[in-house]
Amino acid sequence: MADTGRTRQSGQVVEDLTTSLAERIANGEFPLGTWMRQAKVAEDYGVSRTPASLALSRLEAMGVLERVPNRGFRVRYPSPREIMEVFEVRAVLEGHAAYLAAGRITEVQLQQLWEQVAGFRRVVEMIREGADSEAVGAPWRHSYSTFHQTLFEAAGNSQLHEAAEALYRKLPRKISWRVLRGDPRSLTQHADEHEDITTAIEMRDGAKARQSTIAHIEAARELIIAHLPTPEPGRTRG
Amino acid sequence: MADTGRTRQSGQVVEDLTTSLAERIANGEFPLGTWMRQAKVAEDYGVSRTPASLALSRLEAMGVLERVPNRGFRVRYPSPREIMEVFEVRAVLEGHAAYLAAGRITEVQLQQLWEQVAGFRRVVEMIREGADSEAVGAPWRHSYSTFHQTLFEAAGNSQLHEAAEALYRKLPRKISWRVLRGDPRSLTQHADEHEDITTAIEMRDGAKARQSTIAHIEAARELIIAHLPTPEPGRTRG
DNA sequence: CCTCTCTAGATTGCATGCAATTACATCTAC
DNA sequence: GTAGATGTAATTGCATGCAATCTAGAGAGG
Repeated sequence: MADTGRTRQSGQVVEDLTTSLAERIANGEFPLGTWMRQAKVAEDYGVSRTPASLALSRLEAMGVLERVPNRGFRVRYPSPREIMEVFEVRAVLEGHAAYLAAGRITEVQLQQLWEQVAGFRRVVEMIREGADSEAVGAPWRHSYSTFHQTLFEAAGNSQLHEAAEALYRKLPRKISWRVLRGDPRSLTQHADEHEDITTAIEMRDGAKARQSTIAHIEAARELIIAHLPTPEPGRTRG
Repeated sequence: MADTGRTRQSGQVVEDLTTSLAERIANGEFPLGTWMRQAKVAEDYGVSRTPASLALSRLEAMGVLERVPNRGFRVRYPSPREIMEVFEVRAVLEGHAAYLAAGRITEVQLQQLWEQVAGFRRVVEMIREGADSEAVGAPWRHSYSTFHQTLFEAAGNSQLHEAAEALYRKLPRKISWRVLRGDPRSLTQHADEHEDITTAIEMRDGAKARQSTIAHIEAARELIIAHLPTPEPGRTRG
């Protein structure tokens, strides 16, 4: 069972399934190419196959899964080309978000950004001190998503946020961490870049904020591209 | 029946339903706020309620419909705020597409853009000559979507294209035409702006192409905002 | 005349059943 | 031993049934 625990309200099953599955896939619980069987999902969550099928279909519409007719859904295997494209669009969107944020951010939100920068620093320190990279993955991802969440809130354009979220969903988040965790130098650079962005926003320098964000995402893209795992065609059963 | 006519392949019903409904909604066939009943959709397409429900759920995931628990789906009523935000993100995305296109476009694609510019001119001419605005709405929308389709193809980033498409779906296309059709001056300006963009791309001037595109979309946004219809709360039955 | 309560009808949301399709293993022919 | 045909198990995709839920309207009470 992967239930959330709280009593489920009527008419919310599909919503819960979709959210939960999206989260689990993003966290890398299901390897790329894994077949998501209706019956398995239904059993896992204690529901029938109808809502399971609905949730899987929604995840396909969201770009998380791919559908093979009469064979079902599996976790999408983004091609190197697709990954590059996603990063390029992310750079444009987040760059604009940083630009907007520089002109609108509140003191509270700015402080929130600084806290996450500090969070990145702590993770870097822990890695340098030999902490288990798997254990600090969660706090790293937490700082990462909080930073971006705050950035987009400060930008004040929810459509911009949604467009970026749709892109995030196309790449499992764990990919980034798998690449970064073994490379303290890149980790430090990553933290530095977040500080650059935050500083530019604090200075209310929109152009610089945009430029720093684009540079940050392009650096991340290069790192990922260089460390792409070799694709392995997913098995059909299982 | 709103079937496409060709024999339906097995395992394609939901796909067809989703595409067809998205198209019909985008074309304004269902007024904003209209309730999309499962039974009605199922009957219209000669299928059971299961695939109808699936298609509606997918359309919600795509941002076309909104869901009210235990009451169903209805065509989303974008708020003025949301419309403004969509246009702002469109400006960023399409601006970047124009920038990329300037560096990569082929001769054939460039010619395609010019053809659509000519198409806009023809529509403007027909309106000036007193043509029925409803009748030339279709060719106008055709030129519009072909122009953008070609622009994004030339940009060569399918993620960029998908992100923009997702935004288009959030606003019924007929809205734009309803605003423009009664205003020959704006129509002419619209055509001029498309020509500016195409010229910049032809000159391989990426910065200018981006700037022209952003100016174009911002002009469209201002026009739409100024002509927003007064929202009328959708009825619950019907 | 207004407000609250109750009821009937409509609609969704989920469970289940079954035919169509597919993958995989086995068997046969050469 | 290999290529092709055949059978079986697994899986999807759609149809249908039914309980839970919601709306609208009638009727009672103030």
